Parts: sequence; C-alpha cells; structure tokens
Amino acid sequence: MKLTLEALEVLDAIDRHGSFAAAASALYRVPSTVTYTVQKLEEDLGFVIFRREGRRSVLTPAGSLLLERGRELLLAAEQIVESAHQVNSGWESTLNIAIDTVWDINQFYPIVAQFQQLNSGVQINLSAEVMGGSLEALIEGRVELVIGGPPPVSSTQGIKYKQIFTAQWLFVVAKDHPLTKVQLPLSETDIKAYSAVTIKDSSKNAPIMAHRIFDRQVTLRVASLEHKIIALVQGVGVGFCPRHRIQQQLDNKQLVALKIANPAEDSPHYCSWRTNNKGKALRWFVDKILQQAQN
Amino acid sequence: MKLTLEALEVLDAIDRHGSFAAAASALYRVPSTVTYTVQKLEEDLGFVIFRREGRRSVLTPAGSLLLERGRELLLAAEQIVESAHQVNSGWESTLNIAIDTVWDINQFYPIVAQFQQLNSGVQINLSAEVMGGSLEALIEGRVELVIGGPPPVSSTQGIKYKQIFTAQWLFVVAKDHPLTKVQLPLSETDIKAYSAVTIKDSSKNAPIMAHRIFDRQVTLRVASLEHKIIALVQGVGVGFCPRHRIQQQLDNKQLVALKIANPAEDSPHYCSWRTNNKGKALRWFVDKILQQAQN
DNA sequence: AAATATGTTCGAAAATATCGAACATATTAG
DNA sequence: CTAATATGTTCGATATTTTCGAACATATTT
Repeated sequence: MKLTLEALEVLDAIDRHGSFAAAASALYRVPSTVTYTVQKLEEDLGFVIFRREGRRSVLTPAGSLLLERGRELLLAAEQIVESAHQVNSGWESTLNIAIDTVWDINQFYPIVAQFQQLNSGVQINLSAEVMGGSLEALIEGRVELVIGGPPPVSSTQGIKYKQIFTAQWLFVVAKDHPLTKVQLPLSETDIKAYSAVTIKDSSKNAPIMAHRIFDRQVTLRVASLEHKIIALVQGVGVGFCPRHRIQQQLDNKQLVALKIANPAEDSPHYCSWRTNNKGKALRWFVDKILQQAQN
Repeated sequence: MKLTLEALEVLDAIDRHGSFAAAASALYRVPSTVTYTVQKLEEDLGFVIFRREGRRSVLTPAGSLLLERGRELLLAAEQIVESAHQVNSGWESTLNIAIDTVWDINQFYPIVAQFQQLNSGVQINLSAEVMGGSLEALIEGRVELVIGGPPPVSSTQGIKYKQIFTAQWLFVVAKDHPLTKVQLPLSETDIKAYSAVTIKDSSKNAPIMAHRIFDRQVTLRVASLEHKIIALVQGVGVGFCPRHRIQQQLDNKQLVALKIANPAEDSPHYCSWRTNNKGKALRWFVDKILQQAQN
C-alpha cells in the first residue's frame, strides 16, 4: 500500500494524453519508464490499473477510481504547498473576519478594496455576526479578527483587543407610533405596553441576557441591525439603536428618538484579534482599523 | 515544488514522537535518514520546515501548516487506496463493526465464525459501544455497521437502518435488596432512596439524557451492560435491564424483577450501516443479522 | 565534569528509477 | 495483403536517490 504522488501524475498523463507513449513524451521520459512506473504501482497497490487490450490500455474500475480521486489528491497537494509558501512569506493563506452588526459593514468595504490592491494572495472571508456571536467565533477560532464586537471576557488567553468606538443608544420609534403622543420622559411602564424589536444573538449558546430591553416585553427577534432598523421604521415595534446607524432615518423623520426615564448607557465596541496569528494580513487590518478609529 | 507522501509521513512521525531520533526509530530508519529527508523536502519546497533550536526542532508556521494539511492528505491517500481495493475485489479490506452493549456479543461470535469460513480476507474489527457511542462511531466513519444501537437521527444521510429487536426493560435488584421488602408496585419515591447503576454513554459528547433513571438519584456509572449486571447482582445499586440479557440471573434468583408504578417502555433496537460501503462483507453481515432477527 | 541524548555531516553501500536497444503486437497505408 | 508505423513490454546497463553507519557537534541531565 505505497501510493506516491509521482505515480499518480504518470497515471494522469497517460489518461490525459491517451497513451503510454504520449504520456512518456509529455513527461520527458522514455516509454519503458512509464511502463515500469505503472507496473510498480500495480504491484505496490495489489490490483491492476490498466487492462492491456493489445496496444491500447483501458482503465479497470479500480484504476478509474484511483485516477479520479488521485487527481483531487494532486490538486490538494499543490494547494497545500501553495498555502505553506504564503504562510512562509508572511501572508496568511486566508483571513476570516467577523463584523458585528453594530458596525456598518459599508464602512469596511473600502478597506477591503484597499487590501486587495496589495495583491497579497490572501483569501478574505467576511461574516456578519451579532453581539456574542462574533466573540464566540473568535474564541473558537472560526475567525481571526472581530470588528465592533463587545470586549472579550478578560480571562480569555490568546486574544488582544482595543476599543474603537462608543455607541450611543437611542430609544426610537416610528414617526407615527402611539408612544410619540405620550408625555416624556417615557417610563418603563409606558414602554412595556408595546412590543419591542431585538437582535438575536448569533452565538450558538446565547447567554440569557436581556441587553437593552426590559423584561417580559413581547419582542420580535431579527437577525441584524439592518433588519431591526427596517422593523422599527415599519412600526412593528420599538427599541434601542446606536445613533450613528440611524442618523439618516432620524434626519428624514422616519424614526423619532424619545427621551426615557432610564436611558441606555453608551456601550464600548472593540476590535479583537487572535495573537497566535502572526500574519501580515491580520496586522494590516488591525492597524488600519485602529488608525481609522482615531479619527 | 515536489511534495511526496513519504516525506509527509516522516514529518508526521517527527511531530508525533517528538524528535528526529524517535521518529527514525518508529520508521525503522537511522536518524541521518530523517535529517536527509527533511532537508531534501525543505530544499524541494523552498522554505524551512523546522527551525533548529539547539537539539530541539520546532515547526515554523509554514511547516506547521504543511504538517496539518499534510495529515489530511495522507488520510485521503489511504482512503483512496482502500476504496480502490474495495472496488477491485468486491470485498472490503477491513470491516469495522460496533455492537451495542444491549445486544449480547456472544450471540454474534457464531456469525463471525461463519464469516471467517468464507476466507474472504476481510479484516473484521469488533468494538463494543454503549448507546449514543455506536451511532457516533457510525456517523464519524469509524465503523461501517452498528448492531443493536438506537435508530439514527432521521436526518443523517448515507446511513440505512432496520429494527432487529425490541428490548423489554425490567427494574431489577439483588435478591436480598431492601426494596424486595417494600410493597409493590414501587413508587418513584421508593426508588429514589437507593443508588442506581447506569451505563455510561460511550460517545464523546454524551448528551445529558437521563435514560431510564429518574433524576437526582445517586448513581454508579459503568462501562457496559455486563458490568451493570454484575453491579446489580452484587447489590451495589438498582436499575433497568433488558429482559433477554438477565434471564439467567432471574432464573437462578440472583436478581429479582420488581413491578414499578412507571414501568420503562420497550425500546426498539436497530441494525444500522453506511451506504457508501458497497462491499460484499457488509452486505453479508447485514443480510445475516436481518435474517436472524426474523426468527 | 561526565554521561546521555539529539541532530548533522559525509563517504560507502544499497535500492530504485531511467535509459536504450531489441522484440512483440496492433493499426494504418499503399 | 504486405509493408510501414506506432505502441507497449522486457531486460541489461547506467544514473540517481535513498539509506546506512561512523564520526562529530551540541544541548540536557546526572
């Protein structure tokens, strides 16, 4: 049972060029060498790969399977070497980034575009996460970088983080919502009378924490802040939103911010990344994000 | 760019055994050969795999990636050869069978003996599993056939199954256990007063399910039904057992079945197998098991 | 400081791959 | 139909690669 990649390349060449002779020529070898390689492989593996039909050889079923799957193997081998080279040169082969929904993903695309111009060969994977979900992805190693998430639990090793902005949470409702008729500031009781819109934590084992929304309210759970804003504009419910994401809706009066008795505190948001990744791409993005945050 | 599977095996051995010397020994080679192979691979690939730190060598990031992905490659290569063999002979080269502890393994040996007489050359590997463990092994591909396990989750692709028997669960205690003095049927409260014996699920991530045993009882966890029966006979605790496995103990009065207020329901047991294995041996065993189940 | 274990270098020996010529067989051309 | 051509195999000679073992260098442990 001693498969070699080189032998698979020979099989591939035979099939691709149609004959032992043509394969030999393509491989800059002599025909007898090809014969030798095939025979040796057949002996090593213990089954016949080509049934010799006169001068034309055809693949046996087992040989056919070997070739087909073998090609995948060759491809995978090449990709591994490729990736290793990239890592060696300092660039990761892939970089997985999670963007918290609190942060506007549109702000991020220009940075990605800038990165692409470096021609690093690094594959960037973006995912949108919500609240706990982004950190969970970071801790479990599914992503290397989280933008706009909450601060990591302090005990977590191997993760660095830095605050990049503070979100001001406003309590907003649609322009014609009944609560706009109520005297300000709104009490907890006023609010409880109406259904709320919240963002569903994308972490798998979401902790039971009623972030921003008081208990026992009927709530609509949506998957992202974009959806939440739409739901609020439509008047489906009420809820808190970060000011910077709804400035437009406030300006054109689609949403109204209402003063309430117990206003939500500002929440800090962070850029968090894994320290075991020493690649240039991660470094580049972190630098870029922190630099942008200073302005 | 000339990767070879053999070189990957050397890398794997170095990492697995912790040093060049140990790897050499494991590969029945001399240390200088290992050095040679590594150096040659480094030269062929064009990057350093091990950073030499005195006598201890540590993987570079690129080397680490190469090893990690290379292991997958080796595994894939093995599977390809295995599949080709299977196609070639019609017989698998190996067949891994898990037998749930609910099923008496002694019943199974005659079937294995019968199979050996066919001289198929198929290597049979038997393993005993408990409850979820057998299915986990099937889904993860560690075994191709499970006898006596629970039914697979319906969503699982690539697995067929058929019920082969129904187990009646009796609540049993040792002949001189205090519970034999209590008036029947036993209430839940009666039972809670005594420690129970349960079988520990052999799956790695065993779900928290209190199968057959009520909450909050002090329990002794054992590894198989055989052990459980012994523990019950010794009077260490009480618990449910399938009737067919303790008939002998009931007959010679080592165990006593007691009627209880909430009897355990009969549980169906299945024969489950992977459908991607088209080999004759799996087919043979499945046929045999199903046929025996009909009687 | 001595003993032990690890990794490397290097020349010799062993194993393996490649070549080229001779031969066998099938397809094609005339 | 026969000759010419192309393909695949065998086999001895040659070239290349791998392996070994001894000698040496270096780090860890006793």
